[in-house]
Amino acid sequence: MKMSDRKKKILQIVVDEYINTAVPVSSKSIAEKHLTDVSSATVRNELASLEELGYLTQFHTSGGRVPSPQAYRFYIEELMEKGNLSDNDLDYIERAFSEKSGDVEHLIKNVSRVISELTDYTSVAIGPHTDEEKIRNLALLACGDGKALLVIVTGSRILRDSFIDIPESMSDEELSNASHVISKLFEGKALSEVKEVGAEVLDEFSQYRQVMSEVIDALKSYTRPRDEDVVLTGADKIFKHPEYEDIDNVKNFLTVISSKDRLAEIIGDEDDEIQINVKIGSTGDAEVPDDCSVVTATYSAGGKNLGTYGVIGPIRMDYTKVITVLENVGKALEELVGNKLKDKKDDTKHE
Amino acid sequence: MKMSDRKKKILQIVVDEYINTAVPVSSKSIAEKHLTDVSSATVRNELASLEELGYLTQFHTSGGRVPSPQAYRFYIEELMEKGNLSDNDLDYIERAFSEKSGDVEHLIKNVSRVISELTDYTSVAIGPHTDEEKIRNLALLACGDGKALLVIVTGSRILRDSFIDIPESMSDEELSNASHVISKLFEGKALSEVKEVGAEVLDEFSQYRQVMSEVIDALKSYTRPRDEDVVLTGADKIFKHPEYEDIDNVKNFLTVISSKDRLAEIIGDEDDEIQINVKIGSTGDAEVPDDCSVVTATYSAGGKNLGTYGVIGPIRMDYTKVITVLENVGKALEELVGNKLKDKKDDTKHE
DNA sequence: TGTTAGCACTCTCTATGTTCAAGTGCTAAC
DNA sequence: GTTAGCACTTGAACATAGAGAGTGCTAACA
Repeated sequence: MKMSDRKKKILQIVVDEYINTAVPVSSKSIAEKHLTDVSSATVRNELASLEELGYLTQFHTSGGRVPSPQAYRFYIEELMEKGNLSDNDLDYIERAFSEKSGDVEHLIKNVSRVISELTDYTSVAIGPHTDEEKIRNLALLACGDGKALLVIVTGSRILRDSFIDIPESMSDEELSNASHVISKLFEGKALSEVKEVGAEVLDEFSQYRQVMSEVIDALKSYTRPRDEDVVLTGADKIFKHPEYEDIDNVKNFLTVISSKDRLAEIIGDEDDEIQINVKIGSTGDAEVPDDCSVVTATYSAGGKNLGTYGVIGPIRMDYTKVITVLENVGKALEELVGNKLKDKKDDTKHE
Repeated sequence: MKMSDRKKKILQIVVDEYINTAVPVSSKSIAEKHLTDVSSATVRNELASLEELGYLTQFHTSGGRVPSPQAYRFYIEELMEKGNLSDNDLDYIERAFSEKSGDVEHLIKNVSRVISELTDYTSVAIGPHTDEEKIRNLALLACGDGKALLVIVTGSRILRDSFIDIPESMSDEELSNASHVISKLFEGKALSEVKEVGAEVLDEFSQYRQVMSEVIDALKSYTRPRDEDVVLTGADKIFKHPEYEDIDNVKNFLTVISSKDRLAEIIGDEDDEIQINVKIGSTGDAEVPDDCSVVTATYSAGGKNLGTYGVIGPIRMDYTKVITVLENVGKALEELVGNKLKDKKDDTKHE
């Protein structure tokens, strides 16, 4: 059976209406409010056919129709109309990003907060993959007790740190020296390149062999996100949506968001090529729970990955609003970081 | 009216029974199961009198009695019997703390996880107050762009970091020098002492005046906890308890735990002298929601504050179990950190 | 004076039945 | 292909009745 234009139109009406009202849509309301040139009986026939095609379901015979996950996917692909943000919302974004941004961690939190506030959904964010980040600076700080703190600063000011073991006999001076040597060695290298540091380098710096190998191990572990890299904002926003009057849905939701690992999997495993990614219900490949949708955007500016941001909420999500917000925040972010990059270039020129 | 021994006994039975079953307790069940030498009518009289004293309430006339917050407080003060952990639980604690502990952040997470697992409640933890921590090491790392990363390592390996502005003209060498000078200056000082660094010191190091003052500002901000210092574990554990079949309770709970600031206030504002602290329902002074209890313990070892740990859950909480777990975890922690301190002393001796 | 048996009373919970409105599917006519 | 009309299904809302649980009160008892 083919999807006639009228079928598409009706499907769009059903999805729009259901997203707005959370009430199953009846043939009568469609015929009266949106398709005044045909009768409800005609709509009824079309609805029955859309149901057969898998786009609609009903809870019970006299309950009106509700879109299936398949319908939402179709809606996003073909039916959805691009929205615009209100002036209020645009202002809000501008103001949020006008302050001195500070480091990336603050930026991530800020972006996540803005997205949650504007969409009224729970926002999840994860910082950029650190694989390709270039090491800008590296230091070893003595902590006593045979331990040292390894601190790394990378290009986009991502900071990672961890404790490593050092020989107890090593003095503060020696550590400081080692720190300098190792820093010089890795400066400008990407984290992913560290893996390829061979034994010959270790030999070359035989004096610091043990420390060096500890450092390399630590650097290697930096490729996967830490708990702290996953930011969750506005968990209580779910109560703004009627599906979470049902305790089972809340249970499900809270269980998912209470594990940062799971969150990272849900929003982190996408292709970097895709700008906006929508996962609706259980898609087989994803870990998204049956009754949830996740919409994420991966931002980048000046060739630099800036992390993945998105919302998690009920399948009946206001996709238009969410996607519009994500796009606008993306633009603002690009501008912000873009300007910063430009400033920097100017600085270089002046030197 | 005085509290006779029998009243106390009956109150204890009611609280114990209600904690275990979550079902209002009837005079009949008390007389049959626990006080076989008197009739249910007698118990009924006592219950009525306990209700008049404010210890018991009933949802409706034929619903049995339920302890009031006042009853729980009295129970904890006077009636509760100390419990013992099962061998399983003790094993669990031992295993959890046997691994190489790494830094304090990991330790906090670990402790929080153990507490949540053993009690089946949501655990909240907050790291030690950093005020009195002595600065062990301090470094400034260039990030380019007129920014530098300030990293602090303190005595118990608490790590703090933040970005500060530096003069654009400052070279890496100069920064490195400044870093050394400032590090030497503050080494061994407590964070709280930094506040008292006067202008004369700034003048003395006039060369690094701007950087120094930025560093001091940053250090001053370290006294209040960051979001990352508040650890929440096992939020989904609440669904193990029947009070959270009620959506309103869940709403309340989720709203509280979704703000780290509020959590920090709830568990962080207690007197350091008190080892175990119980807040039941709204006590006026506390921000604990009406229908929640918070039990916390502040740990320390070798004179060192190790942070505050606890659980948040329904008022009908298994206080015996929770307090027993907190005490045992405290002991294990003390042993762990105590041994570490001892090792360190031994090392010093060998030198 | 404290304890007890007995009983009326209150309240919840469950099952049951009834009615109402909403929405559909189907059929026959256009 | 479209439509009007109608029978059918279902859930929601409401009233009713009976069972069960637990209490408070009273009067009798030790």
